[in-house]
Amino acid sequence: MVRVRFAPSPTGYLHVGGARTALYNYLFARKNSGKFVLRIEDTDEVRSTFESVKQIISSLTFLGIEWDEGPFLDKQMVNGKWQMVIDEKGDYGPYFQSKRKEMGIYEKYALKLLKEDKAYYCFCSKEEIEERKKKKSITHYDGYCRNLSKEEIEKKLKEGRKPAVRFKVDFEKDVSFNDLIRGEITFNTKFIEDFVILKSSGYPTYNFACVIDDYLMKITHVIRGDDHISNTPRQILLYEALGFEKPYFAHLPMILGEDKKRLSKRHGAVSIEEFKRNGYLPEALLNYLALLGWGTEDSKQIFSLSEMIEEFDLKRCSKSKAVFDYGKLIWLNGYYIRKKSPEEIFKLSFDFIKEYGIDGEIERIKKAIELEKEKIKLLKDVPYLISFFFKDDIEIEEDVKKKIKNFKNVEKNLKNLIELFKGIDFKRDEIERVLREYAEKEGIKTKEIFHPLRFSVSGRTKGPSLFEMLELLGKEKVIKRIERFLEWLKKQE
RNA sequence: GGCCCCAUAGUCUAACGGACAGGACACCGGGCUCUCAAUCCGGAGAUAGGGGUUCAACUCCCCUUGGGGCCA
Repeated sequence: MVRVRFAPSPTGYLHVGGARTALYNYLFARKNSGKFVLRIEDTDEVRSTFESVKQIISSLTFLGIEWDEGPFLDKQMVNGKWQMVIDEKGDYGPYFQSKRKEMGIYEKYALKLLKEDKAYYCFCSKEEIEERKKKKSITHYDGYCRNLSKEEIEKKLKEGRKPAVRFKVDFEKDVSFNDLIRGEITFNTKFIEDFVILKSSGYPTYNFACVIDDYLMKITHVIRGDDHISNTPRQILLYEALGFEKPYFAHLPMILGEDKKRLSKRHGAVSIEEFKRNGYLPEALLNYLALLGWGTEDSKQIFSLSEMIEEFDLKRCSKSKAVFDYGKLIWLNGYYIRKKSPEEIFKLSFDFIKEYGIDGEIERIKKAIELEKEKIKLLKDVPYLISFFFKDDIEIEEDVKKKIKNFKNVEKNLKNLIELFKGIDFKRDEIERVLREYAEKEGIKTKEIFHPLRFSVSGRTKGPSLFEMLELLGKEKVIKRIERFLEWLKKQE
């Protein structure tokens, strides 16, 4: 049974890099009918927050990445009030390292290594270690406490000194593993110091907690960012010392910003929460993330979640790091928006519309969305695009002020059109018919009236198809807007 | 600094050691058209450099360069 996990540190929001790691783990689990575990690595006593746990969970949920075991956010009645609480599910919990630490899980294994002489107490302070490193000009811990006698250890413990526990690293031994994405990777232990597994505070270090939890949670494949490659030999040493069976490892390349540096806030949006706030669709995000570092032989671009599951293969993951391309993500987002019905887009963009202050009949809003649909890239664009339908004092945009000068007899034509409009059934086809007829009668190109009309009713040079737009606005509004436009025109002279 | 990883167009990527090095975003040109968009057609653009191995190298090996990561 394949078991994989996503193990974020709750020290902030869910980053796109983390989201991709979670996605690939999820895809791998589903593809292989395995289980996907969410584990919270909150052993950083100061930086971990509960807020962040909630944030990570809700971001994963937003994306539609589902896990089988771990913490879940549930609504519960607490003291007569509904509250969001964390509820854990699964047979290998708890799924918070802080809780596991309280249970003494890590301590137990540290003690085991201590007893077997595979680890030792270290009483050195940071300062002492630094000083010796400088003096001896070495880069690693010098093993000062490696050979303390029992008496010395007893004495220091009695003095109340809190030791860290260090792992004894065999000198000059090759440690290698077969990375599922990169192939064989070898390290020599002469470049690895006797690293700390249990801090003097009693908290486990990353490598130690990770190994113990992955083992106890029966994780079969460790799929994570390649920033952990250098941690892997240390972990392997631990697996071997503890007599644990090793999992397979697969290291995904990092995601970079345009400057080829690790993607960070400087480059733009990086948290899933932020993408959501800017009106990105989960399916676009997922599709983009899937393509960033993985691809099929036919270079297919559009994937639904189930297609990704179907076609995903670790072997086809890229080894090289990838630059995050916001442009391509936006294209995908527009693509998925175009696939949606006006009804769906309305629902999805409802908060943006409300926030913008658009007030109108729901049916008219949906119609307006339909007319502007293929221009929407982000959901947050929706309100601006449809806004002119719903306010009376529309703004005349700069482009209009410039372009209106290119047209002749604007005033005359618009006045005539008002009269024409008064007498017709204000429907799309009818509008088009009279406009074309008018142009022909006047011996002018249709553009001569189409553009000024568009300018006057929308205040914009860009917009939906003219006749549909006029119909949706309605005869009364159209006439009123043309009149106001004419007044504005007069003032320009 | 030490160790490790990586290297195909601006970007993401495809190519059992054997095609004109393929696709996508972006870009440029054109068609459609009432604008914008969407869409369709076309275009430019890449194997980092140098050595090998081989009849044959994007593909395998070595070096250089560049980028990134980890450890402090």
